[in-house]
Amino acid sequence: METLLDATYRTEDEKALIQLFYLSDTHLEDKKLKEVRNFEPYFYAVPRGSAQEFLEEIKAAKFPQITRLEIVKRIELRREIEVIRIVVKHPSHVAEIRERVAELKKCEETREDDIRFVQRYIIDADLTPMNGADNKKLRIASFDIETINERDKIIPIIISYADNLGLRKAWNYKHERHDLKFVEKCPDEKAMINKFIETVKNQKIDLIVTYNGDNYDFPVLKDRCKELGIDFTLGAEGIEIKMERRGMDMGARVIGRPHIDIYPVCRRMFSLPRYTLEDVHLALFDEEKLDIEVEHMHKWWDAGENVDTILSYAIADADSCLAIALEVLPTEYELSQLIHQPIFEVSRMGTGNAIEWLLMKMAHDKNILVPQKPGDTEYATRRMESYEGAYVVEPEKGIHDNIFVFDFRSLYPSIIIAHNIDPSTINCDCCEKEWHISPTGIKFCKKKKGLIPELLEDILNSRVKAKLELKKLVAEGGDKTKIKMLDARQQALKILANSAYGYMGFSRARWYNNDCASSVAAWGREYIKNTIKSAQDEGFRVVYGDTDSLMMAIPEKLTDVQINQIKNDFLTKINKKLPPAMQLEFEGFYTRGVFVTKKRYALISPDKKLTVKGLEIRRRDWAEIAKRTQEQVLNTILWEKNPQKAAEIVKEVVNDLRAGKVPLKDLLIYTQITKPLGEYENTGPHVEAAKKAIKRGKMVKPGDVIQYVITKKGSSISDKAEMIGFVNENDYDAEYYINNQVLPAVMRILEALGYQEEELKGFGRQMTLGGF
DNA sequence: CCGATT
DNA sequence: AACGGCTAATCGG
Repeated sequence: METLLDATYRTEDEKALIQLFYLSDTHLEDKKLKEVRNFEPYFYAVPRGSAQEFLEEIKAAKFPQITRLEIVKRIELRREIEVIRIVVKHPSHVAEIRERVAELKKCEETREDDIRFVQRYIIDADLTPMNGADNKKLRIASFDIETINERDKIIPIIISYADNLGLRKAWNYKHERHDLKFVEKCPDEKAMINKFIETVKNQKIDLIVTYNGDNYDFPVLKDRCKELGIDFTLGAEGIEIKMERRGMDMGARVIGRPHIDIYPVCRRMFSLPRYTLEDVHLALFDEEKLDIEVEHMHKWWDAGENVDTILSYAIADADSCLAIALEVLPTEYELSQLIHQPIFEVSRMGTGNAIEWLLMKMAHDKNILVPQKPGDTEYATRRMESYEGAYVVEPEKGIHDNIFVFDFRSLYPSIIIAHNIDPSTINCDCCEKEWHISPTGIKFCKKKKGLIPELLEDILNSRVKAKLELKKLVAEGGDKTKIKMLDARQQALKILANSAYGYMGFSRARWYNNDCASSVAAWGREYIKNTIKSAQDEGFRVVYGDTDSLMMAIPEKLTDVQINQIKNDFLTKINKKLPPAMQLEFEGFYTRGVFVTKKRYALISPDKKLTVKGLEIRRRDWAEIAKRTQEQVLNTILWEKNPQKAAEIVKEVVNDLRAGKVPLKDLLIYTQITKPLGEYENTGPHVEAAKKAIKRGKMVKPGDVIQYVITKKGSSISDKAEMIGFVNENDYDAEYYINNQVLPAVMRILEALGYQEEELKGFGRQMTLGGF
């Protein structure tokens, strides 16, 4: 099995030469290179009227870039039509002449003219990148740089490196450390960077991984290489690292030896309040990673203080990055195979794009014409079209015991399959009066499957298969790498299945269709409402429900046998009324739960696990001190049913805050800057904090997450907000943190338990238990 | 105090 | 550069 790592093309004799980089299984050679010369760039043009006449018109225009014209049959909204396939000499010619062709009289529109050449080739040649890839076969190296600022320049002082062959290095050019084996002192910065480049090549690395290398490590190194006269070639010989624009961001492309930045991968794969390397490491391995105050690095490094700590921190970054990569990469290998695109692109792709590539591949295989991406006007129109979304039940506020949670497995994907929801199946003429009619009145064909339902069926079937294999392999105690790959596959398939609905409602989607998206949501509301109704008709008390789930509480004490009985009876009753593609499942049984508002609740399971949704604990725009206190109160209430003790906890926190004992890191609030600062009509604390920081020389741009503290000086809250780095310990406004952070978070829980606001106010001011 | 903004 | 629903804090008239 050959594993395609990367693909690119270069121009030779004015023609494209495609270069495919394959893994060398034995690693006797670095990579196997295959070259393809005979793939020609092309696009389509749809005739207005006769195809033959249109062909003549194009011919007559005598575009020098065109080498061949042919009339071919393609499918458009289930109908076969004749279109012109326009073959050009060089990939750049597509963009050059598509508009000129579109301007011709007999041209309706051009199609598939915005698909990049190499990606087009991979689809047409039916290649499967990363086929058979796993962590064992691939050589994976991570690196990270530590830097200091010197006269407006960012200078790397350490490059740390770790690979899955066991090599670990921290190169620098200042300090020798014979007792730290991984440390190596180079003569100067140039030698250090060269050492790194050499090592990657000598180790015959297949994948380079970084944490935010796209936006930091690579740009910095590239700059330094330019200044120091170093040939920054890490991959294929003679090809320098390219910074590719990807929307707003950059991607650092190492041709032939793909660079995967795992920061965007982690952002997509995990739901965390923050995504620093330390946060992700903690979330994944439940272990703290060595961290230091980067601000002191320069001083320490120059003075020769804490050098061991700095070097250990540097290597810990590389180690951690590699460890995280080994966890997340398998899903990327699988996604790369599933959507038939190189891992470089896939790892930086949103789910909407991933689904789109999959659809494009399927469309090509079925001779279906790919819809165009919307232009600016079309996009603006789509943005205006809105539709009603999911149904959320107002919860029965307060504490409930014995909670049964049910949910629909893949609700939206199964609705799409069950009702054949696809842009091409709307208002078909083959199903007169026999359509699937959505609650919003849209008619979908019952006879011929649409592309998206078919894709989803494939995805769900593959997932069932992967999960079965996985179960079998785990039971047999099979190979760990294989188990990981199967798990990664089912994970990747789940991601894809769940994004199809959002994709149809995504304004930039090729297969966008508002009627489809709104019908899916409408059917979703109908199914969950009907299920809730059935539960109530059975005499159950539905305490909450959201989109695809419902929770019912049974106050009486229940044995395990009874729990099982209730669950099975209910599932059987509901499921026999549902279409075959749809199924209600038992998500779990919970001992107790507290419900605050829609989307905000906490549950404890019989095995003592706490599940919290929507409450402050889960949000980064609340200070750690408020979140931690809320969690402690929740635990005390749910497990011990002891509000007195909860009050004691709060009292202690308030005292600590007033005594100035709480460290700044527990008081930080994180809020993202979403647009240029001048565009804010309403300048919240984060905006004001950012503005002040800019005046003192800090850089802030849209997308940055501002970390700020509310200090003592100033009148409004915004006045008092300062970015971390401009605040001293102890300089915080204790009353703000008490009244605007800790107490609201805690009171939300207590109020839900029925304590009146008046009682709580007294509780807030005096911190006594009088009210209870 | 309340709607708008985030 | 997936969707909409929803809560809550803060600003600012």
